[in-house]
Amino acid sequence: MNNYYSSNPRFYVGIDCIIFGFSDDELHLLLLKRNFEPARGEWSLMGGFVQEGESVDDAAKRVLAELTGLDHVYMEQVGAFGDVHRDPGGRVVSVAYYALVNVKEYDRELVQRHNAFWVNINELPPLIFDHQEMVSQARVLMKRKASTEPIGFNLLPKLFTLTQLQSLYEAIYGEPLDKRNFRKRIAEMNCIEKTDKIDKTGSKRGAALYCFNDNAYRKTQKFKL
Amino acid sequence: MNNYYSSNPRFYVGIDCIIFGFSDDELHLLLLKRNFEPARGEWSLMGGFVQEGESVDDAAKRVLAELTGLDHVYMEQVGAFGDVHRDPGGRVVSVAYYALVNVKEYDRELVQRHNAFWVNINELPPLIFDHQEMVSQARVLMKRKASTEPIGFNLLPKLFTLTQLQSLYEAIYGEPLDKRNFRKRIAEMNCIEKTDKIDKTGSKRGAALYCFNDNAYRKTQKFKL
DNA sequence: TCAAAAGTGTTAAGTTTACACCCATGA
DNA sequence: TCATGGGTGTAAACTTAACACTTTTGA
Repeated sequence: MNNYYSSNPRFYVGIDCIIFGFSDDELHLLLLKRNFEPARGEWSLMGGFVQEGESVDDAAKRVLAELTGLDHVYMEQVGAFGDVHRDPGGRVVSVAYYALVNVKEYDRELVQRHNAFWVNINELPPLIFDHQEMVSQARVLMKRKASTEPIGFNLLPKLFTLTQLQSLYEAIYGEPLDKRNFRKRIAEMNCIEKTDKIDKTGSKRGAALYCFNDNAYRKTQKFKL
Repeated sequence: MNNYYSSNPRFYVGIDCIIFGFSDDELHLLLLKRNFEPARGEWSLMGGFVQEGESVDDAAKRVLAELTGLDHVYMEQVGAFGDVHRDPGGRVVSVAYYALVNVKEYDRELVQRHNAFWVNINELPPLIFDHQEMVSQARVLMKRKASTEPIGFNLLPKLFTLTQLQSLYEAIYGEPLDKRNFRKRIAEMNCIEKTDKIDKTGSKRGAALYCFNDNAYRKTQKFKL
């Protein structure tokens, strides 16, 4: 190791996770009601710090896993947040990531231990520091990405009905979609496959269950919802 | 100051600038042929380090000004780059920003002193570290932004012809555009205003000079090229 | 038998693309 | 007078948006 850079200051590098989930036809965020300092008692994103020998991306995965127990989760970087006084507890440059998780699969005990809760994204409480801004940026980014790449499926169970898929996209876009136009688009992309299974929980008649076919997607690279 | 965070390591936080310019109908980047360590003799982006009491955004502005002498330049964050070994000179988490500058206006002496040169973006030499990846991400981001927000004008003089504007957008998109369709779009947005000045340098007949009208833009918020 | 969600095509409106000629001027 | 870039409109192709009824079945 050399010391070309040693005249410069060093900083804590934080991670903050915007964790999206989908339930009851609405997007939710997994938020912490902080029972630790600083800002005890207030709501915040799950966070942590980058460690020696750990990449920033890996730190984000670790922080997410610490809360949810989940691995191999879809994550995308939102950006670096570096205002001098963004964290009154000390100078921290934080890198925000959003994650898309299936709300059926996280580790409930870990979440409970962190005092974390799923909060409807349209009824968010005030958040500490610049976490509100991180959430806004993450929503914009996620919306754009979800419209052109098949990342939304990370928020659904492996098998889902077309009605569920539509209501997910309505939640992401924040507006109602036309059922026939939506299904027409689905039919045109051949990356969403009908299975022979039927979901009877949502209706008397029952709805066909579909799954996302990643191989078919990788062939066509076509996606637009 | 407290020490809630003091069990965590600290890191150098770097800045790297992807500096776009437009000349000879092509996009260029202002790159350094490094006459300093590490990676002396190789090509790199202009960089620097975040200092105590300085926000990351302010550091980016400062680093840009150190090279170009320019202030009030359009900049947008590309993201944080945090691989453990991205910089063989030491562990640095770097935040990349792109900047759009008018190639007529920078401080030539400063640029010369840094051994920096405008390089055609389609003929880039190999760059050190992960700078190539930063450039790719910046290009994608800039292209998307330029198509929906009037940021391209930062690359042009205050007065420009429609032919210049078209050739700028052709360079940004990397494909030719239809002259009549392009001008139709311009005419529909009322944020680009004809002046009574004529540019005679590009043709015998002379072309009308236009300017961007930010007030008109802010009223309509419409932009699409 | 009826309430509740599933499933299914067509048409009009709007947007995007393709395309060719005259104009003004300086050399 | 002619070579050079400046300036202008229309029609076809395509994409998007609007819209309503029949089916199935458990309660």
